[in-house]
Amino acid sequence: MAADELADLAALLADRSRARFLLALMDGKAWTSGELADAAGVAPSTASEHLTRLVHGGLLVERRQGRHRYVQLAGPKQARLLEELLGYLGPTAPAGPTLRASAADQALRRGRTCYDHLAGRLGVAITDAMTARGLLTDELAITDDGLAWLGDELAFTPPGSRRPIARACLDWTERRSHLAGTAGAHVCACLHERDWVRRIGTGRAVRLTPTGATALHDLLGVLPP
Amino acid sequence: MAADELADLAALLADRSRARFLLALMDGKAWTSGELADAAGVAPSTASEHLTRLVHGGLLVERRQGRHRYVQLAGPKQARLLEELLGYLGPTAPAGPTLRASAADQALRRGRTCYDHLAGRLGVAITDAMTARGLLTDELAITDDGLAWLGDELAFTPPGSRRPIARACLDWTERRSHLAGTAGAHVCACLHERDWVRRIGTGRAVRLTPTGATALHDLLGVLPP
DNA sequence: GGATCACTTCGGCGCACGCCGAACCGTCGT
DNA sequence: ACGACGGTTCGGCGTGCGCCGAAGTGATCC
Repeated sequence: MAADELADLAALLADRSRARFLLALMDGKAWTSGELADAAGVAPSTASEHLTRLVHGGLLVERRQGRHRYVQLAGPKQARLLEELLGYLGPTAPAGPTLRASAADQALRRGRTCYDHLAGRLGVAITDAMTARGLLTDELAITDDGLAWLGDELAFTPPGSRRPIARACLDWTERRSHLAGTAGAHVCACLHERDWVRRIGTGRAVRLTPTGATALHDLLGVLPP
Repeated sequence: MAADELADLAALLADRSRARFLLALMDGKAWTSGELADAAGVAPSTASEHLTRLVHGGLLVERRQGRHRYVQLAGPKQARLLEELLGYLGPTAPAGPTLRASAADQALRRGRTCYDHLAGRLGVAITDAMTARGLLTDELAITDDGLAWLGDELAFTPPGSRRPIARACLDWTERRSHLAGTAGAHVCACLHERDWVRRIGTGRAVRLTPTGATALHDLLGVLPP
């Protein structure tokens, strides 16, 4: 029965702590069990049990290394699933109660990574600019011009994998689509490599560097937000 | 916290009976509380409680009519959510254990409604034919030719709503995309109206009528499966 | 008006699950 | 070799939830 599988999958997500784990893991990085326990505010033992469930359920993969257990989203398919769920829930309330939380929130809304590509206002701005220049269609499929542009400007060569080159990912703060897929991942990686964007602290939030701001303006006409 | 909302939403789906309800409701029709209780194999009292939860959670809408309580998927957004979840789960095992279940299964795989459009081999065949004729792009976006064709052949005028005209819906038996969105809904309604397809019994399964088979062959070159 | 029917509410049962702290096990630093 | 540390396992507690049957409420049919 397909219903039973659906219920089992949903049960995996139907817990506040596990949901917090998954949201944290949306940055695509590997986290240790202890880090996640802290992030969700539960005891290490509790976190350990949750992680075994998530790994068994196929949502996460783990890598034991010394005395650490690193876990990570199992792949783009799982990331996409979470994106869809978050997209359904829609935009979240804009401000937190404490000043510190609010500042972190603002940073996340300005720009962040979403699994392996850029999201937030920065991600949306880049996507819009690419669409405006005819590099993407309105449905965020890649055009021939876009493919050529990616190759010329960002040294992108499409891999022969099953994963789509360009794909729309619904942003849960902006409620706007932004570029995902291998092209989205490449843009994100490339901007990091050229030091046009930098991680803020250890989280998912990123900020544009001054060189990055001018470079993106020259390249795509993106104006600073 | 967004994680809490995610967990709450997932909890709504994380029950075998409720999942069965939702899958049954994927045909887009309104079901009574009793029908759903039978379909899921639970007592009427149990079904009633589940339905109140699903309605409160926003997944279903209800309409009281005399002594009946009709429930229905709340809208395309909710249907799409379920599609995505089922798409993640992937194709299901092809055969049931009993003969009767297997026959019903075969009928569903051959052709069925998926919320408001056609799915199964029939839905995929129509979509493929439209793509081959340039009416849809490979990503299942509508082309100008497609828009003209829909207007000429099926008297379709695009509504000014926010809902996309054409959209890909991943088929959980065929593991192939087929046409959804307002265009998909129109095709489905139109084929029913012209008696080219007919419901089999009371479920979601549909079959092509002989006139429908020849008509679809003439119109799109679709060959009978 | 009385019987029937669809559905709901309530009480109660049992199970599954989330959580923790304590004990334990490897790994790493010194 | 020792202690500190990250992670896991286990026992136990409380709770939430799915389920049913019995009783109750309206609507419908004759």
